[in-house]
Amino acid sequence: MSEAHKSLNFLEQIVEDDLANGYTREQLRFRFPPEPNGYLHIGHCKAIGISFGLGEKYDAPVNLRFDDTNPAKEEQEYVDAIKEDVSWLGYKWDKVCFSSDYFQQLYDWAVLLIKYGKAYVDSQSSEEMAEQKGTPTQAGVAGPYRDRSVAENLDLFERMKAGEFKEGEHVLRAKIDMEDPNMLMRDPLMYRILHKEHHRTGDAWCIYPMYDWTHGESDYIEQISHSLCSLEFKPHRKLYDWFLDQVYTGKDLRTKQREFARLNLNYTIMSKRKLLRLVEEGVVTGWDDPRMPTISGLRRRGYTPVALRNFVDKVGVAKRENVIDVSLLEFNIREDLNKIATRVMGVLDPVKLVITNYPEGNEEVLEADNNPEDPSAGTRYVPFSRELYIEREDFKEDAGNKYFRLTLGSEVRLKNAYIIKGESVVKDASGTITEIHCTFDPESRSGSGTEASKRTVKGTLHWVSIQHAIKAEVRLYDRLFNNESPDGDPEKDFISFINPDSLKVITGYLEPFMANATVGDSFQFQRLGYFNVDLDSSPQNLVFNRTVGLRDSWAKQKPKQQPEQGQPKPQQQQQASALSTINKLGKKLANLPEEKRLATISDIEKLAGTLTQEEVIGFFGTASKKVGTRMAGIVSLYAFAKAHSKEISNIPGAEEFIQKAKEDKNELLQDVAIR
RNA sequence: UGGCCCAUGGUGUAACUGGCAACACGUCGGUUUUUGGUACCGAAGAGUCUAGGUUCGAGCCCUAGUGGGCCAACCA
Repeated sequence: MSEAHKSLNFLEQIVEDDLANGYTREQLRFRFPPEPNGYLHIGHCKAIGISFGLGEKYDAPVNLRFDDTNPAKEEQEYVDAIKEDVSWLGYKWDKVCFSSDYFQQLYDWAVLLIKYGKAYVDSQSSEEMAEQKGTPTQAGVAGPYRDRSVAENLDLFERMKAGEFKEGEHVLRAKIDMEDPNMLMRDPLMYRILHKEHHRTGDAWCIYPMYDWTHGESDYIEQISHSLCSLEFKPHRKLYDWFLDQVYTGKDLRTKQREFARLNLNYTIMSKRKLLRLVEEGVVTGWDDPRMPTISGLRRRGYTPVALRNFVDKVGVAKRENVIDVSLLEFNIREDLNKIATRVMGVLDPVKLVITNYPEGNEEVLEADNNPEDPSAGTRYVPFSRELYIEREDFKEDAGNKYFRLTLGSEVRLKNAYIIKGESVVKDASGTITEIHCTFDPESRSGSGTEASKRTVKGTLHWVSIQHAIKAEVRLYDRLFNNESPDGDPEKDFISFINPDSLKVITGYLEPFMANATVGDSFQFQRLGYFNVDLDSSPQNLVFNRTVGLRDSWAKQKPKQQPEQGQPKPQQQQQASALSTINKLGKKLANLPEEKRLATISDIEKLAGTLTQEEVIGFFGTASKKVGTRMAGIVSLYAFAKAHSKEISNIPGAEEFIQKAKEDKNELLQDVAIR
């Protein structure tokens, strides 16, 4: 027996194929090549997961390479942030590299290209060059400097490097083909003059290499076996290979670029430029604002590396455009936090609850599980007293029997404490409830082992003792954008889709245990969601972020109770089922083994009696290659005619449908058609 | 007047390389539960973009079409 085949994504498949065709394991090497011009986001998480994941899978080194060829945009701050993010995710790079470390080598190679007649100095304006470049549908033409002599090119390039010219005066271009259908091959720029300070090389250079010239050659220098990037670089591959041809010695590893689809998430944006705008315009507080899809934002929000890695893993790798539903991200963080987060009680929208038969001034300490998913997490103590806060939403004066919470006259359990019964309410002048009065069953204390403690009641509420509660600032986050695809509308600026309620700051009341919470700690506020301690928090002023709410099937149910119109759904379903069953059966008909096929045909015959004539006629348009469906159609047609005592000739199109089947090459189809 | 890439349930990825379309999220039921959480069980939902072709047999191979994406920065 062959063992179950573990399916590989197409990149793993490429690596496997290469391994089978002569690459050694030792040759495998990958790289993650961010430009240090912004913070990493969840999309980069996928790219990181792919390259570093391959590294882990094949035990191959992965370089973290900063693609820093544009001194105007790049900064050390970003380098530091990127390093922190990658290592926080739990990945270990082999070497930290910088493209700028290769400037000299790149320059030497460029000189070589000039000598070979493969590169030249152009001295036109960018507008002129763009003009000559043509358009995607129109070939370009040569510019006037294309055939400068090698000597002149060498001299000019040397002087460009020496700083003799102003920015924009000259550029170095590869000499390839101005008529290539791929625009990138129409004599792409290799160098431009930039009199700018570079974050690493300072003022050592005033000419800087362009991406295409830099990236592939950096891969080559580092001997990267597989240079993986996103789909928009597909057209660059031809140029990547061309440049590589010019410097490849034939003695070492030839690198290759392969492309995958980048990650998109709904209700957010992934463009660094636009994220920068959110930061600069103060829409958010910074790159690490917990509403940002950046890794640092997600971290601050309370996401864990495990959750992010699982997410990327579930998303998969392919070449088609995709939009991932945020619910998948949320699933992954809940899954992880459910296992590890300590459960605590906190009330975010308090209403006072007075237990009228609980002795005044009395208090006791109750034991509570830290995590029911993990017995080793232990227990802690929670103080209980006569006056508590409960969630305003957890009480209704009267409600239907689908409401499991506190009402007047009903019983609920206070988590880890007693069973109480709603007795009366106190309201202010406007009718708002200010106090709820209840009585408790003294025998019912959790874990006491009494009969009363084992009673089951419909609902359990979380609570906090007013006199012991500590206050905390709680930041409730919602999605940053109201629109599923904020940058998908060419007419509207993405900023206009900002959700005005993406942040709500409230005061919450927490059990005293929380006084010791330190920055970064994650908790589950029971029945509410997962919360972590924000960077802004201090022992004097605790600040929590809501990472994500708990799944809430009650919240989903509520809106349904209102409108409720009579829906003819069951009827529809029944109608559809005979036809859809036949369709389903028919689809595989031609591929089934003899015995099973005959049995299926007789099943179809039984079902077909209940079809309408319209449904039967619907089969006549079936595509000719769908033999199974055509067979099912023929069988249904005969069975239908028989059941309704109809002549085939009286059903429009039927004879032709049968005739075509009889003439078909497929014998199975002929068989069912001939009667 | 172009070139390249892509097309499988609502979403995303599979289908051991041509053999009865699977997994996850989501949705809807149910069981358990001192969290309306978790866990567990179950269901609905895809004729694999269209039309041809090759084949005993096509989601997979071929052709044409349709739809979507990318390509004209001295950005990466």
